[in-house]
Amino acid sequence: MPTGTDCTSCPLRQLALFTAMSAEELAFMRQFKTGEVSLKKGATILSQGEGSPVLYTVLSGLGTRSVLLEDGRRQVINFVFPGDFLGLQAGIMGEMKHTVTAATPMVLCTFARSRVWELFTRQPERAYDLTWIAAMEEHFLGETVVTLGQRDATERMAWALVRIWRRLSALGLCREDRAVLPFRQHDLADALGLSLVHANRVLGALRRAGLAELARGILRMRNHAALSALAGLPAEAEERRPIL
Amino acid sequence: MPTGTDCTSCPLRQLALFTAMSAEELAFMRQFKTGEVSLKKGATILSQGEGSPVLYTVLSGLGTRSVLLEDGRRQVINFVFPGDFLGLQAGIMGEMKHTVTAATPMVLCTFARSRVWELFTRQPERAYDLTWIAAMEEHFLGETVVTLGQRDATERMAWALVRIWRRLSALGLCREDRAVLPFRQHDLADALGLSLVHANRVLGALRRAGLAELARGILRMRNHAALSALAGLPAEAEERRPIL
DNA sequence: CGACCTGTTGAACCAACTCAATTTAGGTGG
DNA sequence: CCACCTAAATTGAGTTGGTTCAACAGGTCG
Repeated sequence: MPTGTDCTSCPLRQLALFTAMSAEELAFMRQFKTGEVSLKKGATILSQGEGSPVLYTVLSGLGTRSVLLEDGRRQVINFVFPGDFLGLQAGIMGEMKHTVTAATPMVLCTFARSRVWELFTRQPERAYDLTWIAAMEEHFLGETVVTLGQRDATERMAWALVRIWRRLSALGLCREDRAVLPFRQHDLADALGLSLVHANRVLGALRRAGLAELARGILRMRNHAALSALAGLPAEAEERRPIL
Repeated sequence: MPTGTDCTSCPLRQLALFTAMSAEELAFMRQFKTGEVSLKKGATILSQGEGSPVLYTVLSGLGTRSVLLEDGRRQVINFVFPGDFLGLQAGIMGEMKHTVTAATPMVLCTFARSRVWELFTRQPERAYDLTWIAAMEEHFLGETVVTLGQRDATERMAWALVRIWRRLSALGLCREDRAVLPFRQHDLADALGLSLVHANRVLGALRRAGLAELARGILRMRNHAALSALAGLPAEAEERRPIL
């Protein structure tokens, strides 16, 4: 019997953001899950260039996926939220192409990589979910490419804040117009391909424009509609997604 | 019996770039395949915002995946080569988030979207391949994000040319140091987040530096090693990938 | 208290952009 | 075969969004 949360009573699964599972499906996941790990803020979960015998689903906490270049430049590929699946690259392709780091304390469910094939043979629904997850990640990365390639600094920042806000909101991690956000301006800058200095100036401009502000680890969303428009994002809800 | 190429004697499958299938697996694919379509240069294969009852594998020809913004800006997400699978987003998530366009005449194998689930229940190997493909696309898009976020115009162009060259090379579409390339400077610019004018200047600089040149639809790779170094790409061969 | 991390602001600089004009290469029809 | 037309490529000149360098302020922690 795995330690920690029982899949059957997993609080994440209750959220409307995630697709539901039948009782049998949950039973399978419960025996598929091998345990839980708790990580300190700043811990490395998966390392660029290495494989991993274990895959994860985030139960709580936030993190980053990033790539470190030879010369020290860093690109944050995207941010990691509860419900995200970690290690698909290592699980399927054998090696991680980026590093996953905890930005807060995190709790992760663990699965054995060696049993992934079992999903495909015994639980096609879960295999389908895995593909869904990969296709969805692909979509989000495509949106990121569009943002980095075509939008200016202000639009990029607006896009990042809205994407983060909507996700946190769907996870019930916002109170009124506030959310705790562990990411530093440095992280946002590295995610958006901006210098730290410029990211700071852009955030200042958004604050003065009454759109959003980020201070002392708290994000305040002042005008979600206007910020979304600036970001070029339609006003739609977060799409429902599978969770493993 | 499907029209056109029989999977058993598919010329693409012979290439070392693609993983092989057993005779039975090929037999399944043959009956899974519903036919072929030939497209003229410039044709739209899949449209942003729409679903598609049919999915494709590229048999021959090149194309682009791109996103068009409200204001006319365009981002080329990536380029499409023979062996690529098209429509996974529509197949899994119901709607394409980008447009796929033929840059040359193309021939595509077709599959019925309605039978994708069959893959998961009856051919777990193929389902695994699908996930592999999605994970690999995710990886490449991650690399694109890194390139757009952190690299300057010259490095970006070097990266694009090397990526394209290696792929064409693995497909046997290069002769000596040459390859036919249908993409316009405009396409490269849109893929790299550069203005057309600047893309042109950067290409001129690469040509004068004796690294690579692009003229009249022909790419000449003059110094692959130096260009790869500039692009920040290690000198490794194209990884083997599944093909459906 | 000092060290350090995060955030802020000013000033100078430069990579890349825009605007604009010109050349080259194909393609078409007379 | 040439005249014309259009798409693609090229080059120059001026502008700007974003960078770098540098200094400084506030908080937190050992």
